[in-house]
Order: sequence, then C-alpha cells, then structure tokens
Amino acid sequence: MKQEQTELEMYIEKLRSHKAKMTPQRIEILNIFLANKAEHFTAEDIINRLEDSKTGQATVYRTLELFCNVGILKKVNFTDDEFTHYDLMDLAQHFHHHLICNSCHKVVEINDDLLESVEAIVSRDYHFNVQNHELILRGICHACQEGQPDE
Amino acid sequence: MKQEQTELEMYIEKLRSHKAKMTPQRIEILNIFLANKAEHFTAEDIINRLEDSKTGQATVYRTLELFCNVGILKKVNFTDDEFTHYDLMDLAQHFHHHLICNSCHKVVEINDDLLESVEAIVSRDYHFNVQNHELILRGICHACQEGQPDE
DNA sequence: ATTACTGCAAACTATTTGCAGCCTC
DNA sequence: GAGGCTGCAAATAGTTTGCAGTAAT
Repeated sequence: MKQEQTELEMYIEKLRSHKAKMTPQRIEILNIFLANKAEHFTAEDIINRLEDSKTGQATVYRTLELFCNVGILKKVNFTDDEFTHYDLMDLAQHFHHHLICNSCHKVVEINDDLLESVEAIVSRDYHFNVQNHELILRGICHACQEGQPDE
Repeated sequence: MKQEQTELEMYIEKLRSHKAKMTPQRIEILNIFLANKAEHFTAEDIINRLEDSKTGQATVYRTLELFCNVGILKKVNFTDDEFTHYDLMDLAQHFHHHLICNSCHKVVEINDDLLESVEAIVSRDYHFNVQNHELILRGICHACQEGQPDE
C-alpha cells in the first residue's frame, strides 16, 4: 500500500489526465528536465542531448509545446538571446523567480514567495485579481561582487 | 532662454550621445512610440504604420535594435505570441510593470515602485545587487471580473 | 568629404507542418 | 483496432545581412 510516488510518476499522471499517450520520447525528454532542474533548456539543447536516440526534432518541438499546455513546463524568455527556454514547473508550488547576473549571466532561481504584498497592493489599487506572476531581477551576483566571476 | 525641452528632443539627445545620426526614418519611428506610449509594438506593427513612407523593413529592425542599445526602447516578451515587442523606456524612472489579463488580454502598465521591499530581501538573503527588474502579473482585470470584457 | 544609414532582395534559422507508417491504449 | 504520435523533409516566417547608392555631419 504505497502512498509514495516518484516525481516522474507525478508528471506522467499529469500527462495522462490530459489524455496524452506515454511514449518513450516523451519520457526521455521529461527525464532530461527532471535530472537538471536548475537548467533552462532550449529546444536545441534537448535535441543535442538526444543525439544518440533517433528522436526527431519535430517531436522535440511538439513535446515541449505539449508539456507547456499541460503545465509541466513553462516558457521563459531571458531576452538576451533569441531562443525560447523551458523551465520545469514545480507541481507543488508557485512559479519561482529568477535572478540574472549582468556580469557572469548565471541564472539563479529563488522560491520565496516575495510577492504576496505586491499582489495585495495590485488587488486593492487596480482591482486586478492576480493568478500568476513572473519576476526577473537583474543585477550583480555575490560572486561577481567579490570579483570572482563564476568559474 | 528656454530650459524646456520636448520629450522628442530628450530622446534625440540620447541618440546623439551615442553618436547616432538623426535620419527622418529614426524620427518617424520614435514619434510612433511617443504618440502611443501605452502600446507595445512589434516590428511588424511599425512596418505597417509606415506603409505610406518608403522606409524599408530592414531599417525598422535596425532602428529598433539601435533604440534598445541606446536605452530608448526595451524588448518585452509577453510569451503568449511569438513576436518581439518593444516598450518605450521612460527616461526618468524605473522600468514599469505589466498587468496582463488572462481573459481580455489587455496589458496595463503600472509605475508604482512595488519592489523596493523585494529588492531589500533579495539583497540581504542572496547578496544579490539588484540593478533592474521586470515583473509581469497575470490574472483577471477589473472589467472582466465584472463580466464586461474590455469595451 | 567622410562615414554612417537606407532600401532592396536574398540569405538565415528557429520553428511548424504534411504525410505515411508506427505504437500506445 | 483506432487514433494519436513519430520521423523525415519540405515549408514557413520573423529577422538578418550584403551591397551599392544616399544622406547626415
């Protein structure tokens, strides 16, 4: 009587609830994101990591699109490059925020819910009912401030 | 002895300080943004508005890129569509935030500096020196809550 | 006069799509 | 067994680029 469920299974369940079929290609791509939660892959990144498999690039694009619709991934735009990046959604919590260093360009994720007070203000002053938020803070990270740009 | 300066002149000065030449095409594009401050045009929007002039589309793209480098425009990504949008930077103040309605898709700008406390927390807990920020809040606007989707 | 800017059209490139066959359910 | 999914290759479309002529300083 196991209550437990691997993370992979949780995401698969989410896919099933959207009537999506489970194929080896989809599992493979999902696993790449699960094994690299701090990364923000592009479609091309995924294609490169699948070099050994026979998965076609059209499938990668279609899968990423599917995962976004289902709520497994989220498109993020770090407007510095021209590519669409994908960020794994944590099924349990609010979308996280990003700190981007203008010096070493490292992207750090933070999960604190920093915006509760902001949402309260917007709700009060603009009568806007907030459902989700995206926050990007750009600046200089600790390492770069100390003159030790990330190796 | 006029101290005053039109907004257009202020932006032109900014261009001059970057050694950019002032051409009719650049003034024309700048004026479109100045006359529609609440809009977030795409390159194509601008090209359409220049239909009557002979300005080529390559010039539009090159001009938008220049304006971004100079700090007159800022690329914004409302990840719902595949286009790059450009937002006029207010030369005086911090970059503003966006409220996007998930129902009528209207984009509202707000200028309140809502993030001072957030920046303080990030600075303290992550030793991250914030230089700029981008915040997008998605939800339901007042009109849609009342069942009166935009006009 | 010098040098940057423009317009045209061709080139690029990330992403999408049509279709025949395959695989999951 | 049926319908969604895949792979291939061709198509699409937003953006970039080369170049010769033009215009701003």
